[in-house]
Parts: sequence; C-alpha cells; structure tokens
Amino acid sequence: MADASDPFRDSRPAPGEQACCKRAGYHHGDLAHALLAAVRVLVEQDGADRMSVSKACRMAGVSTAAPYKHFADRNDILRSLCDIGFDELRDTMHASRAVVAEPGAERIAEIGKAYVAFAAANPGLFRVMFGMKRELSDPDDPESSLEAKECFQVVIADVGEASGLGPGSEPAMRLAIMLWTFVHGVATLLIDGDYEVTEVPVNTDALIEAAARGLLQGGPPRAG
Amino acid sequence: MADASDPFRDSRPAPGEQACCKRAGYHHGDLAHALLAAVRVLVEQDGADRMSVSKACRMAGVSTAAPYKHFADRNDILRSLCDIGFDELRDTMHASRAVVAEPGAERIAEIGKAYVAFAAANPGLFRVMFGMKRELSDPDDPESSLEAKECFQVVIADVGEASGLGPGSEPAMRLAIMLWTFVHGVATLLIDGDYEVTEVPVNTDALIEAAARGLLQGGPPRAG
DNA sequence: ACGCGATGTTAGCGTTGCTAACTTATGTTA
DNA sequence: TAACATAAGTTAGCAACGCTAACATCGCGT
Repeated sequence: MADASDPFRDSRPAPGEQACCKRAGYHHGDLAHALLAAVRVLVEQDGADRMSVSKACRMAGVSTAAPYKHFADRNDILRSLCDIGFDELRDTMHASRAVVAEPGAERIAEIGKAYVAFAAANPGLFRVMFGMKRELSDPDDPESSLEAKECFQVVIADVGEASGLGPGSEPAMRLAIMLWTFVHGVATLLIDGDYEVTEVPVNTDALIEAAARGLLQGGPPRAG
Repeated sequence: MADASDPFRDSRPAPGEQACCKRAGYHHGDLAHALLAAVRVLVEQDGADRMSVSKACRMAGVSTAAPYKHFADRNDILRSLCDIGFDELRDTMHASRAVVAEPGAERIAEIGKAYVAFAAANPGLFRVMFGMKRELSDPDDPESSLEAKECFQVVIADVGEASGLGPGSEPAMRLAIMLWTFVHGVATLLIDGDYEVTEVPVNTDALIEAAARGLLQGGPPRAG
C-alpha cells in the first residue's frame, strides 16, 4: 500500500492534514468542488493570500498539477469562491428580512446584522469578496460584480420602503449607501479585531440598530 | 564594471526596477530605512501579501539576505511600516482639526475626511495597518496597538466636546465608535473599489458630513 | 594598531505557482 | 464490441520566494 510503485504515495495528506473526500480511483470524480471546499478552509485558516493551492491539493488527495485542469490559475479558484460567497450572502440577507414583519428601521437593522454575521462566520471569504474581487476579476467583464450588486439590491429595496423616499429613488439610494457603509465598517473592524483598541466592549447589534434608527430619521446626505 | 568578479553584479536593480538610493561602498549606510521605503512602494504596488522582500532588496541594491541583519523576518518589516503609518495617520488627523475653528459636527467630519484621505493616498499601507496589524503583532505585547489607540483618542476628544456628552464619558465613547465605524466603512469601500457596484457616483465628503451631522444629533446607541 | 561587532555577501534548503509531456479512464460512435 | 477522442489525472522541472548558515568586509572604540 505504501510501496514505491503506488502512484498516490506522494498525494496523500501529510500527517497534519485531512483529506476532504476519498477518491475511488485514478479520477477524483468532483475535484473542482473538492478543491473549492479545501481552499475555503484554507482561506479561513491562513487568509486568501497565504492560502496555498498545493496544500489544498494535498487535502483533496491529488497532485499539485491537477487544479489546472479545472481552473485557469490560483486567482480563478478564488474568483469561484467569491461567487459562492456572494450567493450565500445574498441568501442570508434576504432570509433575514423575514425576521421582522414590517419594513422599517428594525428590519433594515436585521439585514445589517445578517451581513455582519456572515462576515464574522467567514472572515477570510468576506475579505476576498470585498477586498480582492476587483483585482481578481477582469474589469471589462460586466458580469464580474453581478452578485455583489444583487446583495446591494436587497438593501435598496427595503430602504426605499422604510424611508418613504420611494423605492429606487436617488435619495433612497444614497441612504442605502450610508447604511451599507456603516454596516460594512462594523464588519471589517470586527473581523480585523480593531474594536479591541477601544477598551470598551463593542455591542455590534446595538451599533447597527442605533445607526439604522439615526440614519433613517436623519435622511439622506444632501448630495452624492 | 559588469565583470564576474563584481560583488554587486546580481544586486543591481533589474531593468524594470529602480534603486531607492545609491550605496557608496560595501556597507549601505541606512539599509533599514531604505528597505522600509522600498517595501512601502511595493506594498502600494502589489499589496502587503504579494510584496516581495527580494524585490525590495533589488531596489535597495543589496542581497536578499541583508534585510535579516535589521529585521527578524518579513512580518517584522511590515510591523515597522505599520508604526510609521499610524504615526502619519495620527498627525494628519490631528492637523485636520485646525481646519475648523470650533468643535462640532463640521470639525469631526474634517477629521473623518483626513482619515479617508490617508486611506486613499496609502491604500496598501492602510490595509496592513487595520487588516493585518493584529496577526503581525504579538497579542501579549501591550504596546503593539498603542499607535492605533492614539488615533482613536483624537476622535474621542473632539466628540466629547462637540456632543456635550462630556469628554471621556462612556456615551461619548460609544458615539465616537459609531463615527469611526462609519468613516472606516467609507475608507475601505472606497479603496477596495466596492462603491462602483452602486452605479451612482459616491461623494465621500458628503457622506461623511451627513453621518457626522446625523449621528451627533441622534446621540449614542442605548448600549454598547 | 588592533580586533571585534555590525553589516554586508554567497550558497543552499524547502515551498510555491505553473507548464510541458505523458498516462489513464470514460463515453461516444462505427 | 472495438476504436478512438478527450477529459482528467500524473511526473518532472522551472523560477521566485523567505530564510538560514557560513563567510567577508568595513569601521569604531580601546
């Protein structure tokens, strides 16, 4: 089993590593998904930039050249992971709307909490999605940021209703941008551990609720 | 000059690279600073994680082993760069206070704009400072986040004055955290290019002014 | 004048991303 | 069912990277 003629003798996970899934024979069966799963784990463990494709290969039990039959390069893998992330984020944001029956500050706060919860649960992925998506994607590709736009649409729709500014109106859009900005600030400061410098425990839920109330009642900025 | 006995034949910058400073003889003179300058350029060019110490060495005109006489490792270089960044940020935030004579929403907005302007001018550095500082530093070292705290102090002082909540009081602290959160959201979304998904041009100055007005008048969150 | 420590160098290790050339399995078609 | 095209694996190897060990050189204090 471990003799020199075993073609997989160097493909098995090292002692400290775990295979994501067994492979039956020479062909893996679903290497693309297995790699994405392994990469996702590594992105959370080491960060997107320090994540190693070779390590993911060891986890999936394949050679280091195998990924390039399914992905163009390292960035292409991260791009695919981004798409998965934005789908999940959109779904979780959309689902959070059901928590509060009527549109208003409370429901908007709930969407914000879902956004932050996603970031807290998937900090590595979140950082790729919002910090590297642009450099990973072809800027000429109009579909590249489509998933991100869908997430933003969830907010815009509710802000239009809740604020009475009219759904899709420009003031509503500006207000939605402010709310997104605040919630994104919460998410990044939280996952980067930057709130620790305040020496005061930060209750992110309370922060989001206060911002939703304050900004909705304060109205949109006068311009831009 | 380019013969095989030239001890620097492999140390010169490649055609596409520029030396940061000339060296007179065998010893560089001030390699630590030269390296930090080169690394700073590379961090802006390629990002902190893709920044290569070897490339910085070529720019400074030294061998790839030289940095380790001055820094423990790659992370130590980035740590030093962080300290420089936080010093600059504190100074620029402090200086921006002078733009508006009296304390109030306007002056707080001005500090926020300085924060965002720093991020926009040094996106790579900004990301290291707030995104990697924690993983670069020893968490047991109490001095590690001292510079970041100093930046936060600038905000807290002004919010205490402007809000009438009392400088150093906990409500003032919570309000300062909200303002920081918003401004940090602006900075990160801006430098990551994420505002482009809105399809509406985003005026960050107007955003910050609106938030300063709205949040100051709305008061701090009820808890945390 | 001397010597030692600070600051350079070369050589080399292990890891990485990726390619080229080869091998094996799969599934369609004659 | 046999032949074959192609998808999906493999090995081997390149260049670049971070970092270390061992060696070289310079400059400062005694």
